[in-house]
Amino acid sequence: MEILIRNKVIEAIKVLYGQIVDEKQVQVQTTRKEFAGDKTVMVFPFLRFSKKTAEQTAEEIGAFLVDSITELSGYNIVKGFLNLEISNNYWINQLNMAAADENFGFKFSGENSEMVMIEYSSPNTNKPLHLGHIRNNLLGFSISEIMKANGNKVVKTNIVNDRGIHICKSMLAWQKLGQGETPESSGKKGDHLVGEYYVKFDQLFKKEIAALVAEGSTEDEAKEKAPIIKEAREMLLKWEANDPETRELWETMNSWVYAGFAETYKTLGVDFDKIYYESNTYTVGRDEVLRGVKEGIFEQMDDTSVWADLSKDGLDRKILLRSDGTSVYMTQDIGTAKIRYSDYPIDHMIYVVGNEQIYHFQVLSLLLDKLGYKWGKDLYHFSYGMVELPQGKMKSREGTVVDADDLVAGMIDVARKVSEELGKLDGYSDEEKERIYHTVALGALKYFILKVDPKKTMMFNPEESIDFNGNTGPFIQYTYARIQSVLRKAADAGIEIPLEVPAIEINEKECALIKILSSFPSVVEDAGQNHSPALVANFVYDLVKEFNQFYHDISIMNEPDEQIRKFRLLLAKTIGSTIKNGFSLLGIEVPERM
RNA sequence: GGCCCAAUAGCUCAAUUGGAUAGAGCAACAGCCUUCUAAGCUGUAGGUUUCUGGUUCGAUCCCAGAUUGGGUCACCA
Repeated sequence: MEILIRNKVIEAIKVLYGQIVDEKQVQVQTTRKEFAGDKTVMVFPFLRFSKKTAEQTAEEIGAFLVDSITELSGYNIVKGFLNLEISNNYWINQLNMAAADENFGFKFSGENSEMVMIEYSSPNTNKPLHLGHIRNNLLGFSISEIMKANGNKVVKTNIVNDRGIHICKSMLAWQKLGQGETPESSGKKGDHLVGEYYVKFDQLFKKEIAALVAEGSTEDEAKEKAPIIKEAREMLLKWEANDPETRELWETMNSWVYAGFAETYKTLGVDFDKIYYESNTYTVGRDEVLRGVKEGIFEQMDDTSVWADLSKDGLDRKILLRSDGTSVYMTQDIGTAKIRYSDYPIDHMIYVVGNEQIYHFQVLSLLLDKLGYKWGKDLYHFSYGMVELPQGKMKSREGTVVDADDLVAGMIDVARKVSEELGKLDGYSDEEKERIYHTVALGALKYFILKVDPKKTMMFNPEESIDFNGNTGPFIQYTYARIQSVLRKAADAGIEIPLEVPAIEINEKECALIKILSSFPSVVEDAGQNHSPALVANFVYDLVKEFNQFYHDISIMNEPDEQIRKFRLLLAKTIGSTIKNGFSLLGIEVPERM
């Protein structure tokens, strides 16, 4: 409709004022609520062609448009804004179209669709997932769904950082202090168990530093000299040299972590099509770096460490291989990228990684480009903002890190408590009830995080996140459940909801609902272009807010006029499925009752 | 210090990418359950969009500078 209006405005300018304007100069937007009309055309840019006042110009263009577009029923002009009124029939027709399409708003991929690979999650295997990872996982999953709904082939991928000095720290502490403790023997979740030893390493390390400083070393010297950090470095060397004992311990402890992660991923409802492990990709990266040295792209120092000099590109020098020959984060990212592009015909590569790594990805992109990969410059770093707590940043040292598993478990407890107080699930089995508590708790958490613009730093207030009233996931789920309740009532009464409805007179609220509903496809598109689940969240909220007013003011089942009753049922049903589809893009489920 | 990012109601967030009187939720106060689920709905109050300039018909949005906060500049990831 907007495109049609835009084209007709161009025509109007040509006929009326003999000027050619291009599409970009014609602004058509949804009319603000407080004014009559549906679409508003900005006439201000055309005043220099018409050489008349805004009112006169709007008048002339308005008359032209109503004449040439049958769906327009009239227009009005307020302070030079041309508001076009669209006929009732058009909106009924929009509803019928939305109702007829089970996947309204979604496009599907075909043979020629572009392939988007999305990397997200990418945990280190030395500690459990925390709140920051949750934002990452939820964004990554949601963006994947949004890209799918925009007709792309999507491959969700995870690069597990399963090797490196951090893992060795956990391993070393476990060797020294573990006394053979396992998840089975202790009853602890594997990732939490390994995380505990990572903390223990840090405690030992600090103690040694303090002792060395007391003996007269500087802090920096102490950090280099501490026996335990030397041991950790030796362990990394042994690991890279394939020492059997080291490898065995490494595999054992990683397997504990994977079992723990699998559980957390399942709870969060995220998954992957392809998982890469750094332990398999870092050698490819190392070979690439060495090739770079041979080809003169990188330089090797006397101590054998390898560096990239990016000062000509406005960046700094970056280390690629340590002097002891071991790899760094950048090394493996080069290898991983190369392997991915040979595994898949990737058109777009998206890295869902926090904004503290903006610089890292600038460098990565440049290095791959220098290594001769034409796609190097095309990598897209989807950089999202940090999650902060009311006390400030999360700091593991100060114990302010919010653990992912604890957080979810706590929210399920609250959901259970609230639901039991309301007592609306009587008659459900305990199993069904638990399912709903889980759905609601995760709905609250996911919506709370995803409704915020991903680029922005967000505040996570635990108290607000478990609020189920207002602009929250459970509020939207509740509205969905209400709609399903009405539909059940209609089914019980033997009322059949028609597949489409005839053009009848509808009231303002109903029309407002259809207007919001019909914008869903363009919202999905925008969300894809901007990589923003928040746009979908905001849309669903607007729709639901409007529906609840309608639901409150106007009865559906008690409407005496059968045609109107059926229209309202179809409207409610379509809104219900749009809520469900919209929420599916956020990875949030909806309950039939709650 | 160099570079990057942010700043909107007491708090958490929006604002159709430059449009009309800047909107929601929470918190506060006042109402609405013999009526399709009150996890809901209605109303009141709350703003110099951090500040100063600039660009133009028009700026929360673009530009410059300042202030404040955050990130990053590792043989960490």
